Amino acid sequence: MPEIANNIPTASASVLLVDDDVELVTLLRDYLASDGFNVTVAHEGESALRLFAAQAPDIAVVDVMMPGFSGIEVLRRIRSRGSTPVLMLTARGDDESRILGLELGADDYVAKPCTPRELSARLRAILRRTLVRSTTPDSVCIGDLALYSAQRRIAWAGQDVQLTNAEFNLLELLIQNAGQVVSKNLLSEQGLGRPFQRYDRSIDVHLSSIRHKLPLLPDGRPRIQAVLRKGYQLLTD
Amino acid sequence: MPEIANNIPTASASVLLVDDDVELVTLLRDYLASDGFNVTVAHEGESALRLFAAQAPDIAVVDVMMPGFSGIEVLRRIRSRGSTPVLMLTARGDDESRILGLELGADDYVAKPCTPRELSARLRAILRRTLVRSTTPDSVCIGDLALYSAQRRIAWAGQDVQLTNAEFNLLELLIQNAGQVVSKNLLSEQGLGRPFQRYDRSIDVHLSSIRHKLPLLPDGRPRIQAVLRKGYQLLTD
DNA sequence: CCCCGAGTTTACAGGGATTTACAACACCCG
DNA sequence: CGGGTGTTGTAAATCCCTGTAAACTCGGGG
Repeated sequence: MPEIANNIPTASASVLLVDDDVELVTLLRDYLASDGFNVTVAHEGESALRLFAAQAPDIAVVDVMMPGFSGIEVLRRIRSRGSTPVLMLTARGDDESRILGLELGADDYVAKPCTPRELSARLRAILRRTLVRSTTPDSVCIGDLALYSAQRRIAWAGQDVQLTNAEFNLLELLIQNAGQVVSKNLLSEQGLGRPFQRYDRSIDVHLSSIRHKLPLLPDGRPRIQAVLRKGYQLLTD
Repeated sequence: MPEIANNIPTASASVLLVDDDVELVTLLRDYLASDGFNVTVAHEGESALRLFAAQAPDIAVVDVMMPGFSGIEVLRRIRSRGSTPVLMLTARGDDESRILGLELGADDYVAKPCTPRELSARLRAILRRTLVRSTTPDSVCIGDLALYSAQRRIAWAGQDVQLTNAEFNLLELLIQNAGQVVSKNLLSEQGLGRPFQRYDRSIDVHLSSIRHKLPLLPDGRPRIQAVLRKGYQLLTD
């Protein structure tokens, strides 16, 4: 057994993955996701920058060669609005781009084709040195409801609410977005770890049980509300 | 080290260059020297480490393949005595060494043959970002749990916890990501040194033993929690 | 050659998670 | 209004993941 146990922090860091090769992206996304990363993908520069602005990922992975405006351009623009680390993907042997990228402030590059495993290792290497523990609060309170993520615990008026694993995941998401509608899609992906499919009723079933474990609102309605065709919402008082 | 600004050569940073290929070393040394680096060279591991100890360079460049003890070994020993950044030189396509090296904490990789210009650019890129790198702490504490990575030791309230090798690796990962979910994938790769496969139960078994070696949380739950389909999480109190 | 310890694999139990089924709704039309 | 269609609530059945003890494997001593 090799004792490879150097410190690798950051499970669940978010990654924005930009490449026009759909197949490759899918492969990488799946692997990174299974490795604990939170992955968003884009296939060209335009949407990449929009997603970047919207999601503020912890790190971006950008292909140098893309239709529309190039990876170098994406890099430049990301750089112009902050210090989010960027890893560039280059064609093997394309020394010019690599050097240019590095000089423009890319934090690393990986030659394609690369193994998902290598990409993951490098992302962690970069995050290890750049990520200053992002500000995840110890607790979030919504009225009398308190969420302690690091303890995997949720309490109502100081009393622990007894939740199963999936129930906790889902309620956590609702609390983190309290008052807003959370799509089934998101609930499924973040909470159950798989894409949502049309006839999948798991979420409804779980939310039904959670509903029974939370006290009703003053007006007698349950605290968790289905929003037809849109998702679910945690009501605040 | 002086200068922090982007793209500006780090004047007079010192580099230790280790490679058995005398010709290549000469070429690189001259180029790096003309680029403002202060270069020392060694042709095998033994003298490399001696020079490293004597000169405390700002950065080391080490060939993976060398007679005597290998570059990986040199990397390991440099790592064991501090956090000086290390850039590894590998044969093109030697993915295994690259990944192994990254996991052991190499800061970067360059495939041989490389242009002196590229090497120089990468050295500067590393130096630029390591200027602000936080040094790895001697110990990490999560409540009463203390991790001493360099000593391969974990203690609970001052008492050593008796752990086997694999158990230590896994618990170390959980502590370094305390409060976050760590995927089985990561645990397997970093902790056991092999990719995770679907029906592999080793991790579950190891974590089960660890669980029994740690005291319970105040609320009676075990400190290590499975998160369905995602991985495991060390709960904080 | 046997024993020992660590790691892995196997086996099985129990409890969640998911699926199924059906009733109750909401919404969209004419 | 009143089907028709699609969605949600929930109990019940089924499935599958994790916890854990125990068997197995493999190297190193003695």
